[in-house]
Amino acid sequence: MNARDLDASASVTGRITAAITQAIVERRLMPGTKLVEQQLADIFECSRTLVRQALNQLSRDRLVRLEPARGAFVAQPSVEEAQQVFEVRKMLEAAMLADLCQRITPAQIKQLRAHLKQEREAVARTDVPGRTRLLADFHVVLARMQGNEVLAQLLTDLLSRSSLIALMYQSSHSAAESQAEHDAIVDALEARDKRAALKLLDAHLGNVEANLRLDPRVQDLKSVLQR
Amino acid sequence: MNARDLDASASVTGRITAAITQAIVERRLMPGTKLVEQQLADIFECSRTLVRQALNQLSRDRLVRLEPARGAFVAQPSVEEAQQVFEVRKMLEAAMLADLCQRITPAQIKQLRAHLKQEREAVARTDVPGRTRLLADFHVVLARMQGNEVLAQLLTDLLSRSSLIALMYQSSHSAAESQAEHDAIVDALEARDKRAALKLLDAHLGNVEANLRLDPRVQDLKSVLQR
DNA sequence: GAGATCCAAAGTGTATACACTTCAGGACAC
DNA sequence: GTGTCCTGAAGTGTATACACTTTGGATCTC
Repeated sequence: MNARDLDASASVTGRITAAITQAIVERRLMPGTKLVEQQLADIFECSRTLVRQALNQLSRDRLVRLEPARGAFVAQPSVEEAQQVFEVRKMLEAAMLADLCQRITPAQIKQLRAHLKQEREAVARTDVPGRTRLLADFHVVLARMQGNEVLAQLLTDLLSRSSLIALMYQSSHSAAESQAEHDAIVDALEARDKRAALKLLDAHLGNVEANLRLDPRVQDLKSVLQR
Repeated sequence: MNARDLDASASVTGRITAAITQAIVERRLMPGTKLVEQQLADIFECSRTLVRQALNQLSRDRLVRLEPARGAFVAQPSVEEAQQVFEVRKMLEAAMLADLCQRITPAQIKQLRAHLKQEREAVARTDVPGRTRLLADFHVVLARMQGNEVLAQLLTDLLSRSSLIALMYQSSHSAAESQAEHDAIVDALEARDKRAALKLLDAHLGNVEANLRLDPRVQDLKSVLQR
C-alpha cells in the first residue's frame, strides 16, 4: 500500500479505495468482476454515497471501469494500454535513474539496500502480496529519493496499473528474477555508472513486459469469435 | 479544452469540471477562491451531488484543493510543486521528442505546421484564452503523435497544472516567444535533428519556468510573517 | 419450439433531508 | 479595551428516497 492510500485510510472513502486497490493488486478481485454498489456498502457498513465516491476515484486510477447505468467493473486494460503504460514508465524511470546517478547519497544507497533485503525476504518466504508490493515500491522509493513528489505520485499510479496488467496478462516473470534485477540496478547506482543503470533498467522493464502474454487470446474472445 | 473534457461534457458532472477547469486556466477564477457547492449547484442547475463529483475529480487533477469540512478552493500550487511539475514535463517530453525524431511522418509535420499556424493567429489577435489553450495543446498534440494515449493523458494533466502555475506565478514569458520556440522545435523535428530538438525543448521549458516569479513572496505571507 | 415482447427485480443516477462542523459576530467577564 | 465564550448562519458530509435503466426470464405468438 502506498502513501496516498495510507493517509487516505483515515476516511471511509479512503478505506474503501485502499481495500479494493489492494484486493485487485493481490488478485483477489479478477479483471472484469462487477462491483455492485450496495454490496460494497453493506461490506463497509456505509451508504452507497461513499462507495460511489471510492469507485469514482478508482476509475480515475484506471483500476476500475465505469459503464454508465451498467455499473463498475474491475478494469481490463487492453494490450495497447499495457504497452503504453510500460513505455511511459521507461521514459520516466530512465530520466529518474540518470538524475539519481549523480545525486544519490550513501545514506540513500543504504536505504535502498534495506529495501532490497525486504524484497529478498518476501520472495524467500513466498509472501505473494508482500513481494508484489515491495517489488513495485522499489520504483516509487527511487522516485521519492529524487525528492520529486509529483513524480512519485505519477509513478505510484503507473505501478498499480502495472500490477493489474501483470495480473491480467499472467506475468511469467518470476519475482526472484525481478528482485535480482533490482539488486543489479542498485549496484550500478552505487557505482554511479549511468550507462549500466539505464541498460539494466531498460532490460528489467523489458523483461517484465516481455513476459506478459500480450498476444491476443482468451480476453479477446470477442474478436477471436467474430471472424 | 482537451479531449477528456470534451467527451466528458456529455454528462452534467463533465460539464461542470470542464467549465471550472476552463475558468481556472483562463484566469477567471483565481487561486484560493472558495468554491461553494450550493452556489455551483445553482449555477449549473443541478444538485450538490453532481457538483461534489466534479469537485472530487478536479481535486484529483490538482486544480482544486479539498479541505475536510471546510470546502473546495482553487489550488495554490507551491513553488516546490511548480518546479516538480516542470521537472516531470522535461523528463516526459524529452523522451517523447527523442522518439518522435525517428518516427515522425511528413503528414504529422504538416499537422504540426497547421497547429503552429493557429497558435500564431491566436497570438496575433491577442486571443488570450485561445492562445493559452493552443500553446498547451501543442505539447499534447506531440504526445498523441506518438500514439501513446496514456502519455497524452498524463501530459494533459501536467499541462493544466502548468497553466495554473503560470497564472499563479504570473508568468512573464510572452506568448509570442513561446510560440516561436514551438516553431523552432518543429523545424528540428522535421530535420530529424534529435540533439537540436532536445536542446530547444529544454530551453523552451526552461524559459517558461525561469519566467515564473518563483521566489518566495506574497503567497508565502505566512512564512514571511512568522519569522 | 424459436423468436419477439413484456414485466419485474436489481442496480444505477440524481435530488434531497438532516446531522455535524466551521466561523463570524456579539455578549460577557475582567 | 481585550480576550473568552456562546450562538446561529452557512456550509460540508452522509444517508436515504425515488426515478430511470438494464437485464434476464416468463409469456405470448406464429
